[in-house]
Amino acid sequence: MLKKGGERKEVLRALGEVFRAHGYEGASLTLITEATGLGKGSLYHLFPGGKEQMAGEVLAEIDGWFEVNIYAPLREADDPARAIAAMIAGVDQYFHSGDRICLVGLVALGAARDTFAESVDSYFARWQHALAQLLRRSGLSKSQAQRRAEDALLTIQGALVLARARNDAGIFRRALTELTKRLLAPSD
Amino acid sequence: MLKKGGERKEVLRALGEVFRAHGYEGASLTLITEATGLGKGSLYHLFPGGKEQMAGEVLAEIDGWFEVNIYAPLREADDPARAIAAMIAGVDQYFHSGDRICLVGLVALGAARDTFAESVDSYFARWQHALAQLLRRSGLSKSQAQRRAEDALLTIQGALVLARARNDAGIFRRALTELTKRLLAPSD
DNA sequence: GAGAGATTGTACCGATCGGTACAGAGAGTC
DNA sequence: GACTCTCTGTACCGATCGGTACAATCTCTC
Repeated sequence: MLKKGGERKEVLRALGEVFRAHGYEGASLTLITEATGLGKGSLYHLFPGGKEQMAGEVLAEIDGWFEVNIYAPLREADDPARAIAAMIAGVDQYFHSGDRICLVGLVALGAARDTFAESVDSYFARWQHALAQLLRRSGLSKSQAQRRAEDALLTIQGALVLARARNDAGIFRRALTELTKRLLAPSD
Repeated sequence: MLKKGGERKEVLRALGEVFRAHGYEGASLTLITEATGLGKGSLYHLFPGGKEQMAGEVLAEIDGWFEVNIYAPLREADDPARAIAAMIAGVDQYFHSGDRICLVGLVALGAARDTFAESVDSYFARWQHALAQLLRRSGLSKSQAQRRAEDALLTIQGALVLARARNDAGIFRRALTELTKRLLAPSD
């Protein structure tokens, strides 16, 4: 039955939801077998490295999604307004308008941070870089562009945290609207 | 030896750091005994409700600190610029300029969210309300004030997440500076 | 359909989990 | 110094943790 990639992706998706819901340490093997429908035998056959490999691959999968759907379009765009609107739309879609959490952020806050430090840093660094480059092309200075890109990332993370904390997805939507305006504002 | 309050505070402080470092589920009794220097006997004598009570009291302690040092000054202030500067300074101090995490945010993201939902919501709601009231007094409309207060909270949370993720406390400091400007900007 | 290799369920491992029981130490009172 | 009540160290509980071992099963190839 040689995993053709499609099945493994499906398992990774389920794994992602478990990690999102319970964190890295909270995602027990029992929860994982329930969420994936796979017994321990299959799980350790698929991921000989255990939980750490599972989480690592989930993070890589997320990274890949953002690379394709967010970073690359940002890099290739020539119309800043359209590119930013597309990024915001992509982010809104990915995070289910605030109902879904950012697993990368969650891992960053947890005790497992050090284990996945490189993935976590790279995820944000590449995002910031791609966005800053676009902003530069739109006429901002290098430092301005970097600062605004940083602001964008932190706004998204903060909005996800606050939306979750207050159980109000509207916070996320409002933050994205406001963020779009800030990103497109003239140099100050 | 009747805990005179002072000692319990000291224990709560240590507990807070354990929860911050390992999350609610990750903070094992072993870690807790090490961090507090208290055996299980003492721990369960002090907190018959176990881990849940410990975390609950830690959250209440944090809430109390913000009530006294952040919310109340905000409510009583008449000079918005000074009050906002004081709030930012207090936040910077509390979070050790970005080295320390927000336990309330961490709990909100984790599986224990539901257990402490009320504390978490109240912490942010009262902060937002106190800040929005101040902004109203400075001339902003009700919705403007609420929106800006929401932006402030989310910026702080996001900055903490991103600073941790990228291991760069500068992110937090820059965000606070920028936030001060945004809060004090004329109505837009 | 026999053989090979991939895949799986189940039993099991030692360690650790949160929590309880309780005897005894410690401190204050008379 | 005996009594009382607070406090604490230790042993122990059943459950669950992440992980391993392995025989049985499935699927494909020839």
